[in-house]
Parts: sequence; C-alpha cells; structure tokens
Amino acid sequence: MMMAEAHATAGGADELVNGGASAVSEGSSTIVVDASGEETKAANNKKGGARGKKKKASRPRFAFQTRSENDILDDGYRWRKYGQKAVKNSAYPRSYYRCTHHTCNVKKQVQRLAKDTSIVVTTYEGVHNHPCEKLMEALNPILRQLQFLTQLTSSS
DNA sequence: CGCTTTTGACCGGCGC
DNA sequence: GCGCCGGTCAAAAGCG
Repeated sequence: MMMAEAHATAGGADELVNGGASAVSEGSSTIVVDASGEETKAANNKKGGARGKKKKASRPRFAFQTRSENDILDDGYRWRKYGQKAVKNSAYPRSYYRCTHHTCNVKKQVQRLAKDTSIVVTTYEGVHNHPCEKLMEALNPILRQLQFLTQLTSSS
C-alpha cells in the first residue's frame, strides 16, 4: 500500500481530455490521447473456466509520461494493484491498477522507461464517473471560504 | 479488522 | 494447429 500524498489532475465525470492533463511535480512532456468509446460490461467472469468477457471494451485512454522518481503518482483516486508483468522492450515490470470504486471501471497501467528509469508512463483507461474525494477534501476548505466570501458580498 | 499488496496460473487473441 | 504474448483473476500474507 503505498499511497503517496500528491494531488494532481482530477478528471470530472465526463471531461478530462480537455484540461485534464496537468499537475506534475517535475514536468510532464508527452500526452497521448486515444479516444474510443465502447464498453461491454462484464463482471461475471472467473479465472479458470468460464470467462464472459466481450471484445469491445475500448475506452478513451490517456497516456501520461511523467518524470518522477516515484512509480506511483497519486492523481487523487484510490488504485488497487491487480497485476504486474514484465515487458520485453523495457526490462522493467509493468504495473496494472484499477480504481477501487464500485461504479468506476477505470484502469491505469504504469510502466517505467528502459531508457530513463526516472520516467514513468502512466496510461489511464476510461474516465471516473464519481467525484474525486481527495480533491474534494482539498477543495472543501477553500470551497467553504469561497462560500463564506460570497455570502458576505451578497449580504453587503 | 479491513484493506492492500504480491505471486502464480490461466485465458483469449493473434501470428506463423 | 500450435506457440507466444499480454492481460486478468485468484488466494494468501502483511500492514495500518
């Protein structure tokens, strides 16, 4: 469980391609966006026997290259690692993460560049359909203050 | 106690 | 038809 404390980008419910890319401590450079909307919900598959999964499940995928020493960058959501495989081109293992939300089927995979181990390629698959609690938490105090200020202005 | 992480095994698709 | 690869799931263990 390594949950770093770093809030960065926050994808809304249906908008993330536009201004969803940002917030990197060191400096991001490459941002690849691939959009393909299709998802066949299949949540009834088990491992060795009867897997009921469809083939059309491409969701908008966002590749994010970030310069960081840390493999996992916390974007504000909770991720549960569900697998790790080694890649041929990179002599480093690729980690697969998934959003722990019940209604959120977002997947994320992180891979390190063989050329530069300090670069991590984070690929997001799908969009979150739930508010970012972490971001909300961070925004909460500010929101409250804003509300307060607005109230004062209105009152006057 | 709950949650997360870790390793191995297995499936499905594709290539040749 | 067989082999290979990538991807995912499952169960158990560890830690807060």
